Amino acid sequence: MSAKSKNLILKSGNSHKISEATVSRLPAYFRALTQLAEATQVRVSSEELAALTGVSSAMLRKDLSHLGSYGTRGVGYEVEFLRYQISREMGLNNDWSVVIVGVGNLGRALAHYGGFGSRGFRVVALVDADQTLIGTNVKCGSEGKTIELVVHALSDLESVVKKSGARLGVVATPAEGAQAVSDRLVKAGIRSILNFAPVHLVVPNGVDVRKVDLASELQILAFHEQRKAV
Amino acid sequence: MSAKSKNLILKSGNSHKISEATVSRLPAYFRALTQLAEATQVRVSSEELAALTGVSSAMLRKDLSHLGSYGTRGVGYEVEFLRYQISREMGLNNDWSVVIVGVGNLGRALAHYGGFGSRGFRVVALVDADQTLIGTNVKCGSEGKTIELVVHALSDLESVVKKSGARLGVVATPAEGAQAVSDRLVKAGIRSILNFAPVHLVVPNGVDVRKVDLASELQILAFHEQRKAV
DNA sequence: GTTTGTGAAGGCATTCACAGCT
DNA sequence: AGCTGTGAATGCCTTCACAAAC
Repeated sequence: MSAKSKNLILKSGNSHKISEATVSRLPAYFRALTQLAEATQVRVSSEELAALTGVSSAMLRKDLSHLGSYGTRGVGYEVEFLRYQISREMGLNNDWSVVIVGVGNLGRALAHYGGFGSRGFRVVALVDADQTLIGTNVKCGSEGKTIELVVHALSDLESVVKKSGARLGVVATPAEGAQAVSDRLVKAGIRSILNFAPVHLVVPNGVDVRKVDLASELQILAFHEQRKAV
Repeated sequence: MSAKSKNLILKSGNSHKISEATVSRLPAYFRALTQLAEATQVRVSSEELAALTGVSSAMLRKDLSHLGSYGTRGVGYEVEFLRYQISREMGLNNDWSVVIVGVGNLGRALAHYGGFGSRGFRVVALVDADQTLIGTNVKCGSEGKTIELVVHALSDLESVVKKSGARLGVVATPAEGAQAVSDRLVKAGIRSILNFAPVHLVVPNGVDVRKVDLASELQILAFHEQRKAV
């Protein structure tokens, strides 16, 4: 996808550990590079890309150095080439199918969320326990392709996961049901869960959980805000 | 609020730094303690509370030791007392007023979100740029008290912030408008911002921003998921 | 001259392991 | 005997600073 015939080091055994801290920043780099590419900018320095993503230039360079030596000294990085390398490293070329459990306000917001579809994530199934929701249609995706998905019954969770081929599960249920939902997602073969319920999910080894806790974020802000008052 | 006449060390100059890592875990401890209190459990060990929140018992004890010496050796912690100390430390006794900018799916989901109201956060104002939304009513809060809020025009942002007395701002706009919204929130006096837009916000010193990036979370999961495939 | 890539240094967070209370 | 609180040790992440490459 890019530039001069740069030495295509597709080192297949590319599994020397990338630290978790670095992984957590790659999406931000990827997004900034996408913006730059859309603005048809060809090259970018570590300084500039760092400013766009809110990290120091030294940290950015160290992060990127873990992926490979994709820059040119004295020049910078080529936007398209670096963007492609990051997308490859993060598996954004694959299409990732997502099942959302819990179609309340949050679940629905996630289903509509444009940021997913545009980055290789596709919501392929919706599940809820509420009898009045089951069987209804919900719009998924935003810009361009919006499809409608039927809300499936919680009791069909396992078969829905298997039929849809989802590999990523989103838990957007109330706290009470979250652990049970998680257990069943795991039983159905899901090994990566994004949890919005305000509880700590216990899962077997080999299963990843990331937690997003909206109220906690506000609490952390409030803590600092409180300290600011003179 | 609690138990025996424990020596009430209300050390007013209680500003010896608590590390950011510890602060980020306090909300989880608080939530677990709330659950235990509702289940009328009186005491809890570091081991048990740690299991509920997904940290090691040693880390939990070190975290709590930064707040003070609120446990009893050989016994454990008293649930209500510890809960109160954490809530005080985090400023959850105050009422925190929140303004949400961007009343799309996500903004609306946040407005409805029950977890806010129940922890001292109150959504007091909604702002959006969309002419078709301005002037309409949106339900806020969930269990029990749901109120309706009028959506205000983006051009009224500053006056809305000042009238409502909001100290916390939530940016739930598309990426394009987020920086401008942030600038205006800061100008209106807001010094703590929760940002859901997928951009890095640049703010003056003294202003805190926390970022929640839904697509990034999925990308991070996908990264690990990719590595699992045998 | 400019900017990357990277050892080395420094700082921060977590775990260990046990002294100190109850 | 049991559990907390905490110095010491470990490990991880970030920053520094400069050699290497253009």
